[in-house]
Amino acid sequence: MSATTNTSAPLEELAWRELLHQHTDGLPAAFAAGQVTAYVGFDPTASSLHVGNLVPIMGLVHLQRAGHRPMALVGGGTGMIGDPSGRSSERNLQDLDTIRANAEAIRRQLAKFLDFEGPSAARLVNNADWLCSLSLIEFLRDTGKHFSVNYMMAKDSVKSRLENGISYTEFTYMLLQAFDYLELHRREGVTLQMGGSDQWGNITAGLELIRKAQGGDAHALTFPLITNADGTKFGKSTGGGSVWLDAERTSPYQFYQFWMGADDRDVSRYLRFYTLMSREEIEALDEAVRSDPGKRAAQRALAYDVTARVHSPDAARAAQEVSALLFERADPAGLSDAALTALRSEIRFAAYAPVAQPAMDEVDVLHALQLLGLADSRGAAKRLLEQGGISVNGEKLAQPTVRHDRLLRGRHLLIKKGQREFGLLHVP
RNA sequence: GGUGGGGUACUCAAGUGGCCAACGAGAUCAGACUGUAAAUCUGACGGCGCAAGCCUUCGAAGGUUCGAAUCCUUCCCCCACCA
Repeated sequence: MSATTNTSAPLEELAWRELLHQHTDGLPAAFAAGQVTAYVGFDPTASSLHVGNLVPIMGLVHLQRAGHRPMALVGGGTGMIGDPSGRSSERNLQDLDTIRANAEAIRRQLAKFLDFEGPSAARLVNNADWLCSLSLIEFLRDTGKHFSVNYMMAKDSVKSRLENGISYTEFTYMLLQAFDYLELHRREGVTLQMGGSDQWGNITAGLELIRKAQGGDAHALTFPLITNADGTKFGKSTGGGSVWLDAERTSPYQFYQFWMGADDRDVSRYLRFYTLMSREEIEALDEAVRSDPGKRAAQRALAYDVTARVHSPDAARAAQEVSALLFERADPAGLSDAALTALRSEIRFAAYAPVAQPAMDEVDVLHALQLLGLADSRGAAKRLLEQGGISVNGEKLAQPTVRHDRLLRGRHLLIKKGQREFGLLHVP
């Protein structure tokens, strides 16, 4: 991750990666003129970022690699208001302690992507530092005065909500974001704000404020909205939940698997968006997808690269090994104790605790499926079994019990639900 | 505060006294086909149960009735318009 001195590079880099949605006209000149300090805001609505936040994060990374200064703003203050952009309904407000804790957790995650040393050292700021002490009168005089209601109503984020209603609080959100930009412009010399394409309206409100309040010149850049080829929303795991960057919420193995499952039609784009691989490397993988898609070379490279960056190279290698054990090994009977221990921390794991033992030397698999969280109820587990969706130790299961003599190493069962969900059961 | 419209399972959305665990669609899950892909086809999709069946659900609480998601009363919430 060495910083170069080519200050005009980021736009070209973002362009070939198809990460450029729109930007203000003067931006190329600003990059060419010298080091630019740019920021992206992150909402502390959860205690972890998720893969949907990766594009703006990578935007900061590319900027830094080109010798500019990245800054991440955690919305500890604005998070208490709620951004109406891209939402059809009013947000629920979260309490202060939660937001504070979330902001801190997000800070730690961002720290993994950016370099905090050197001439283009990254910085992290929290807008709670200036918004929470801002007085209403001061805000209305110095900021509100610069915006007409007409201007605000014309913004998409507001316009789309007029039908169903928008609170005064959320209506004001864009002014707070504009205020942030002005504040950072003054304090830190920030001249670029980046964000998702739905942020364009809020960002340009900031440009407006900087120009009117200060006569300053600043820029905007937005990233495209990431879509999946099949029309579903990017960033949902097969279970439907978000894919988080926090290892506690989404294990490195699950994270790795999320990328392994990328659609052929998406994987080339994702390599561009989410890895730092060179154009040549990526084009070679594109070719691999065309000539031998079954090998999944691009998915493997994508999964390893992103997992290594978000978690660690060690975690990525472990995920790789576990994936090989689970998906490429014909006979789980030969798994060593060490392999079983490795599996235990990567896939669903539960200790078998029978409610009503069917027989002394048998395991009630329906109950085990519930213990492992692979089925919500006994009825659901039964349906899975009836439909042939359950395998134990690599063999399709036909009856709801398994004899003890089939336990791996005398004490484990490797249970598979469907094509790719695994659980390890420990039988005491 | 007034008037009108609305709150049905994960989401959208039918249903206006029994045929309703509740049409349909999407999402989700599984099977076949495959490549841990896509598309397609098939099945499942409140809980318990081998089953018959039982239990819990239609904003909340009461009531009418042999019987309610459907009728009545009160309350809560959302939306629109008016004040």
